[in-house]
Amino acid sequence: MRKLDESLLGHIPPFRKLGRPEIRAILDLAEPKRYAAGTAIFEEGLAAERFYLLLDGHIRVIRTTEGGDQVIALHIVAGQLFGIAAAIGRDTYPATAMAVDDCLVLSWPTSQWSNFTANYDGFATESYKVVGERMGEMNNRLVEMATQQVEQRVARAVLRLISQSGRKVAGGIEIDFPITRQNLSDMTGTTLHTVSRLMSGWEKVGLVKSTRRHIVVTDAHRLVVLSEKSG
DNA sequence: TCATTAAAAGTTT
DNA sequence: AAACTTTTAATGA
Repeated sequence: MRKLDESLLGHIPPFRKLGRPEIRAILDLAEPKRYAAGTAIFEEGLAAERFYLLLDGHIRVIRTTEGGDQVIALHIVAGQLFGIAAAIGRDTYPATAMAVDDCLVLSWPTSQWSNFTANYDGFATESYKVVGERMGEMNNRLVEMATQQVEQRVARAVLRLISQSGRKVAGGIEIDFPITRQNLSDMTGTTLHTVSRLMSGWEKVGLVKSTRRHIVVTDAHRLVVLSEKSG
């Protein structure tokens, strides 16, 4: 197996404070793996045997409700830890992680978690910060669901996506992974039809430009204004 | 306002 | 060709 390069981890927050030899040790314990688009990395309820770091690609975290509906909880972008059940004191995964596009992932046995947090400076604080941010984000989502109207919710979801994984292109900012109307409706608790109609409407007035599984925000400012207006 | 149902057309594999 | 994605319209809560 090709050796992993230390520069892969050096700039990623939980490892930023570590020296070369420490990163080398961590990499030697890691198992690198590729996942094709649409593949599950782990599933909700399964024993949390490993924790993961996304090196390349995009991951969708999906929670299944009692009714059997799948709700997209959040997206993970390159450089983020995920599947860190151990960090919140669980021994099973609280959600399913799916590869949105082709992904490159490192993983470690959960048994290493205590080793990492105890021996590597900054790993624990950075990881808990990430967990805190995620929980805050999910909580915001819940509040939005209860208080905002559909158009505002969808607008915010799109804005969140471009801020997390937007890429500047001629004429706007595009979401740099495949996203469908259905996905957006799963994120916002509405239907694909409503999302489709909203997007058509926004496209007509020049806020966005979208083709199949692809969205470009052409006027982020006006979309922000739209997302903040209250009914 | 928004969901549901249905039907049609476009895209990908 | 089959499977998937998007659009549009009609109807009702």
